[in-house]
Amino acid sequence: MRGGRLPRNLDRYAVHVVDRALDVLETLRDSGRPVRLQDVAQRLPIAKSSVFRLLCTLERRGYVDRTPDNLYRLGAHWLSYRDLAGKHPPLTEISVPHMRRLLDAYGETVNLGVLREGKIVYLEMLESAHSFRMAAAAGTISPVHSTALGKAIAAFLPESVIDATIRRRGLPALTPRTITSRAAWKRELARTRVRGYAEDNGETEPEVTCIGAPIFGFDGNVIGAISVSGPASRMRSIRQRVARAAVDACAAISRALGPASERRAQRGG
Amino acid sequence: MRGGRLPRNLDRYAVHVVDRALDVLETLRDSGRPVRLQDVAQRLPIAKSSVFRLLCTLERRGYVDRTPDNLYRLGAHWLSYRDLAGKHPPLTEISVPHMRRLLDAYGETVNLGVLREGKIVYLEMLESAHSFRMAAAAGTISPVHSTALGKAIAAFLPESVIDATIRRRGLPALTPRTITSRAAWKRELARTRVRGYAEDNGETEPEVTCIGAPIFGFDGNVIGAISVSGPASRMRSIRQRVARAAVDACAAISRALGPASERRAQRGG
DNA sequence: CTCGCATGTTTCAGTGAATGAAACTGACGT
DNA sequence: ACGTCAGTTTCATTCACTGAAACATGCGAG
Repeated sequence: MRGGRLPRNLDRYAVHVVDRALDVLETLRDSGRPVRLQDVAQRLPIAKSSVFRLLCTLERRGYVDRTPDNLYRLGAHWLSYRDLAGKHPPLTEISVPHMRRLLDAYGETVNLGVLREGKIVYLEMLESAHSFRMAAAAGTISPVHSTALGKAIAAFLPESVIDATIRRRGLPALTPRTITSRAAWKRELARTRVRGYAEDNGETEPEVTCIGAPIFGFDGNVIGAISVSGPASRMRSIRQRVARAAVDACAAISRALGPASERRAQRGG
Repeated sequence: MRGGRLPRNLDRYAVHVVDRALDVLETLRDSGRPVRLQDVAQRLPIAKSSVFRLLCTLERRGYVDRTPDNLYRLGAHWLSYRDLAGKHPPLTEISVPHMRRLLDAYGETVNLGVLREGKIVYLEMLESAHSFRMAAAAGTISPVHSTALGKAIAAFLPESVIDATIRRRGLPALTPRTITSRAAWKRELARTRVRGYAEDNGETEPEVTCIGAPIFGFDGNVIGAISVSGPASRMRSIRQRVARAAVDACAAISRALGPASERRAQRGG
């Protein structure tokens, strides 16, 4: 490796305004429809005039569009990122039908994720219809060590890769239940390997339970995982069935990815 | 319309840091491959430590990824914008083959654009192989009044829409040759209507000539345009042939777009 | 027609935060 | 072991971001 040591505090160097600008963009993205300046200001802890300036900046660069009646939405400049944002890798296409079946059967949010740069990236996310549900956009990042997706993947990764990942990202506590000791985490991975699926019992977010199962590529290496997540209260009773169903779904996906796939399905870590 | 009057100076309110952050993102995007912090700093007039902070901020939000050996590239969070960025409207799909034919025939950059919020948005862009060429990313924004794309579209738009656009965007001078008088611009549109294609003779960028032709939707309304652009020196000799070829290509696209239709023709008005 | 309200625009002065330079830390090659 | 290189961290300066409040404008009520 080149250069100095890796950073300690990522947050230490965050630039305030840029963070806010991203908040504005994500607000527009999540609104779905054009919104008024004031709506944005209201949803974020930012003064109206500041939102105004941020929107001006983003509009000038084409990242934001303004309609004639002063409604804002994401602009055309996003097109220039389509090669990165628009790619639907075969993994996603193959997985979605299976994910939908899981969602229909249990009514809880279903996620598809892969490992990238030592973190879990959500590629797809089918949301539960429950008003109290896990929800996030595709592209969201989560840590490996606390999530069911992460454990499902890590459990079937070579020891060396796991060690490198931990060395790089550590085992930060996200909730009181997060596993923070290296030994305990290794034991958790062993348990996961044995039963074939992973659990996250409020280790990433309090009161949220996830069940995750691994997806294997044509060469037998783990390339991703699917998880079902919901409030602990609802998940408790269906945990066993969900686990079995998730494992079955992932097995089916792995089979579908099969020997035919010449392509490297996804980038691993 | 609600709210106060429209803004005078868009630039007046630009937030410096946000602009820089966007510069960094676009640098990563345009690099194509992972790059070092220092490379980014070198390409932009920003100090190394500032680039570092911006990259930290963007990384924390998932918009930037860092490889284990400290190379930066765009991150997974772009996935969350795929619904906006990934859309390939039928217009693009149908147009690209025709555009490629133009590129092959004349060797100059071919653009596809539409009108959105009073500005020209580039949907697709096939780049000339010449080292001296027009080049920009899809999603780029340009003004209507100076570009061949803009004129080709505006010429076939209802007068009221044109007026509204000018009222909204004005006729700012981009080069000494830009048409800045409303009357002159109207005459230019009339000329465009008569001959069926538009020209931009260094009105957007000095020494750059563009030839643009309109694309009509199934209902006969103009929905976009294609242009061929290159240095004035090379364009001079092929202008006539390019114009004819562009008009033919657009006619073919218009036909392919819709069942109905004899489009409102070259000589109409 | 006038008034009042809602919304976006602009100004302003304080201050918090972004800035570049330079010192520092490790890693790697020699 | 040392020199070099690239990323990290610190720091004092000052710039520009900040929120509040005033302003402009459009709309609807009365």
